[in-house]
Amino acid sequence: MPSNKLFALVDCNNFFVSCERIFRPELVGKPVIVASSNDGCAVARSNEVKSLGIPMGAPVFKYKEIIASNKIIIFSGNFHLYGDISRRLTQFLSQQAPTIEVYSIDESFLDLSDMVIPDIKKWAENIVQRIFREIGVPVSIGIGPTKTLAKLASELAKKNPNNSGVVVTSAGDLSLEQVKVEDIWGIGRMNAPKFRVAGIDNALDIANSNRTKIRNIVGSVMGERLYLELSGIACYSVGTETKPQKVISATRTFGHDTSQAYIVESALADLAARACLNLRKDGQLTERVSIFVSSNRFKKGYSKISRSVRLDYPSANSGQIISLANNLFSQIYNPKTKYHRAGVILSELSPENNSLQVNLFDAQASIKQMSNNSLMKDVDTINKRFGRGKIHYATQDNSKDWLPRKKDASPAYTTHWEELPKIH
DNA sequence: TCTGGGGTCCTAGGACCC
DNA sequence: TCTGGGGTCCTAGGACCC
Repeated sequence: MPSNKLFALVDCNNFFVSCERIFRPELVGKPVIVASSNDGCAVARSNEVKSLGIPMGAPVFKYKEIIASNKIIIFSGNFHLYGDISRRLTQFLSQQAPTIEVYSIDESFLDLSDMVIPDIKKWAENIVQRIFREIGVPVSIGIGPTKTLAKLASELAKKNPNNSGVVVTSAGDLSLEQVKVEDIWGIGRMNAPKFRVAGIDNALDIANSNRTKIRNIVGSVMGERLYLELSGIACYSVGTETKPQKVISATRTFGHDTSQAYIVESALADLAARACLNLRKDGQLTERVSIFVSSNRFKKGYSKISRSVRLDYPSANSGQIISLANNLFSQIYNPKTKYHRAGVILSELSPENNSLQVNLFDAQASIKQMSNNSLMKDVDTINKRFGRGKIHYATQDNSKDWLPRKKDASPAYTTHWEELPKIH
């Protein structure tokens, strides 16, 4: 049964690289990489870099020679900048369709089902051009009767530079033969070989197979949905409302390994404060605090240890959560371990405005909680005005030795006037 | 010497209850 | 010697995403 739905996926091309190029237009056409924290991995690559065979997530140090001989430019990730550009794009897209779902920092789904658009391809091409003109980043748009087909269409749009950045697809479209199983949304590293063994090589093969077979290959109901979506039957809709997050975490690989407890404590304090800030921004409270610490997973004797604790009442108080995090660490600290990475994970979240009734029988705790929350609001206001981290907890200051390395950061173009390029 | 960070959903299996 | 069965809740781990 054909679906009468229509979805668009707007997907930025090489998003982080494109963001850097807005402010450094001379880098268009040159090979550019944006690196992860610690300048460890390539998390975004320009087309020039892709065609040199450097894969997504490649450890930068392993490609030193190719990088040098091709004069590849490397940026340390400037994720605030990318978030800012992303928000501008979201704002623009919200004006183009009644229903939009921000799927990730560089992708949004639009529900076009109820719109009257005479020429869908022309309409999308116009959007591609306007985004490039008004925001400065190149995008591809895929359109189809299900989200999965729209997603595959956007892949096809990116692959072929002749199609003006837009591909419109439908179920049974022969071009789906070009999308190999490992490139399909929802099929990952573990499942792709299973499809190959079963003689299923591309998206069209899946649509021509059957529900049970695909379900069995994937091993869960996700397989069934994949089959249906590729056959043109929509299982997913465009989720408009931003659902509250279920988990909020902050994790980091250290700039240098360490066995010193006070350095790890400082890192955990900073990560806890970071997670708590995001928790408050999301308007939520947590009831479970977990930490983990680990050695280098690429070295012999790798170990990762975690501990967690349940709170007596929901909280978003940085001071309280920092001290809980460090308390958990003291239970597992081993002076012989070379710590390489740490993280703080907040779970069992609830909206802050639901929480007061929790302490009906413990008035004292309620009052303390309320005064803590208002303290945190003041801290956030001051930090927002005078710069992140202006007010912080003493433990965060014990050491900065764990901070990730960031060799090639670009300036904060969109948040600091003084870092904008000089205009002559 | 150097390998990211932040999420979601699904399933199996154990604990517990009646 | 014989030793139920079904439901629910919770958690850990796997797989996937960008």
